[in-house]
Amino acid sequence: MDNAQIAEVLSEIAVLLEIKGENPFKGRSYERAAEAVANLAQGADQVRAEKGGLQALPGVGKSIAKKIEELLDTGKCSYHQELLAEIPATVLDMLRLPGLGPKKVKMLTEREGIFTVEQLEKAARAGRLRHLPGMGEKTEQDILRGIAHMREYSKRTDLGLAWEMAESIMVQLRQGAPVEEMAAAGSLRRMKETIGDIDILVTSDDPEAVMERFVGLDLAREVVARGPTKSTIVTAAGIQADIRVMPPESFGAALQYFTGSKQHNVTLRDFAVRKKIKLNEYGVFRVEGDEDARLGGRTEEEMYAALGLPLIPPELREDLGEIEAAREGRLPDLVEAGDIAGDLHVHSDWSDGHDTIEEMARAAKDAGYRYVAITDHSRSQTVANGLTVERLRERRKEIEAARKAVSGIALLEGAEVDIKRDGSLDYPDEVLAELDFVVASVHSGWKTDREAMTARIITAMENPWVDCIGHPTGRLIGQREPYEVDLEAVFTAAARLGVAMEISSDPSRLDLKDIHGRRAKELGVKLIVATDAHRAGSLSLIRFGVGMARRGWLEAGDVLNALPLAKLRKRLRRAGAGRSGAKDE
DNA sequence: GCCGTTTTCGGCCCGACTGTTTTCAGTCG
Repeated sequence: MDNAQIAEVLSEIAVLLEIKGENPFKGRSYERAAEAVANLAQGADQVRAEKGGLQALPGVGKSIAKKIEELLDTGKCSYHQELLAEIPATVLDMLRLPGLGPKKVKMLTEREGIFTVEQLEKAARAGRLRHLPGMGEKTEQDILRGIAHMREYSKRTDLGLAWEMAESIMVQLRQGAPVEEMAAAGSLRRMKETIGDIDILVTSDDPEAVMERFVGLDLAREVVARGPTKSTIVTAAGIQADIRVMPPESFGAALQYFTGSKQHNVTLRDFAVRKKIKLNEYGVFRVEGDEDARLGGRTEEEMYAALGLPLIPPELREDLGEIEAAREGRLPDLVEAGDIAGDLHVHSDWSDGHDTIEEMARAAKDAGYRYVAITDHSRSQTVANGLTVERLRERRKEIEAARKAVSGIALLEGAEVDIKRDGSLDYPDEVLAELDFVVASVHSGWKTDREAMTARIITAMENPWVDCIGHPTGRLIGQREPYEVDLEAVFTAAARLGVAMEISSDPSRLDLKDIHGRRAKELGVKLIVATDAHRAGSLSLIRFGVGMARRGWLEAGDVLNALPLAKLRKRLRRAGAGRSGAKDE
């Protein structure tokens, strides 16, 4: 049973306990444990074996550790089963509807015998809910709208789409309303791989005008709520967007508060309480009798400074040790977009890219890069117009022409080479040796079992001309699960062999993801942040890969393509292969 | 159920909004 499945069970237990009306802190404990497991880079079984038990995890005590062990050993948890015998799993779907929490759901099951979303929909349509305590006609309408929305957009939005939407909203707000400071908060600011909704914070001396403009935006398909300082819309793409207008002296406090994550804020407040300090969205205060003394709130720095902490970058705010690190002065100096010196994974129209080599080179130069590697597909990728050895060598002439045409940027001759089922590569070694840079990727045989896939990738890495493994888990967010692979073994081999791991910046990939990047670093692996761009305009996607790298606590020194070209060349795997002509041990 | 630079017992983040009420519970972020 993998971490995601374990976390799912723990999280369900938490919700079931809430519906049962148990001690709310008990439910929270399960929720916290679920997050701890979900955020592990290693398998829970490995943690059990290596760290002397699961209680090593934060928020996991004796009781929850036993339940996780039961899940690992039997694939089931008897406590979970018992709870589900009392409360059917279909009830949990109702809880996902906005406006319905554990209390109301409990009442619906007990008083009306409603156990499914379908039954709930029927009851709402028939007007049978309005007589219940705390409910009315409006509640019925909200429930029906919520059900319709849930059916249409069950998934979270990918980071790229949400980013575009937020930019668009902010540009239009600036044009049509007296906006002073403005920022997107929430999971978007933390660069999470998927986004639930967009949170925008604004300061203005005319909040009413800002609200008016916001709910009147062309892309607002529905106005969910409209208040004097807070409103919510659903945009044309089905993404919910919230706006809040704050007084300037509270902007930093609100930004901190609404950036989250929820768990980061809970832990931060807990830390604050011990210091007799209170945080809320209006500021930070010293608790003194009846009158609290205000310590700040205009900037986020003031919020953290009042606790004696340096500013914690948004991407780290997941309650994964960042508060402790801040306290001890060991926050990482995170890699920034400006550190990236070149893109090492882009395609041209020689394979399945849209633009010519020269166009890609110019775009890379305009992006401020000092080098770019053209990595077209290898011959097995016939659907992607992969290059035969002959065409690969022919392409060299065009690369040389582009080098002459575009000055001020180094053009590396590269390839994205398929890793075949047996772990061999799609070009012979002597061809690979002619290139400046090789990224090796799995593009076929997804269903291979874990052991075989792990061996396949490690075999590929043993080829001395492989510099980097591309999108190492093969996932497509919301579309395709990652293939089964033992990343721990892959990273260990990569560290030993000196092969880099890619962090693909494409919002549909983001592969490696945050926690895996962090684990790779811990095991001594270097990363390459690249876009896999298939057109010039996609070079800007690098911001998402950098976001993922930052979420993985990576510094510029962990990222090979933050190096200037001469140093990069020395650090690439092939530098060693070229000298010794032999494989590493 | 978890946890301890106030604690092995007694706490566990905090405020706004909504819809329903007529002083507030539930939900949300």
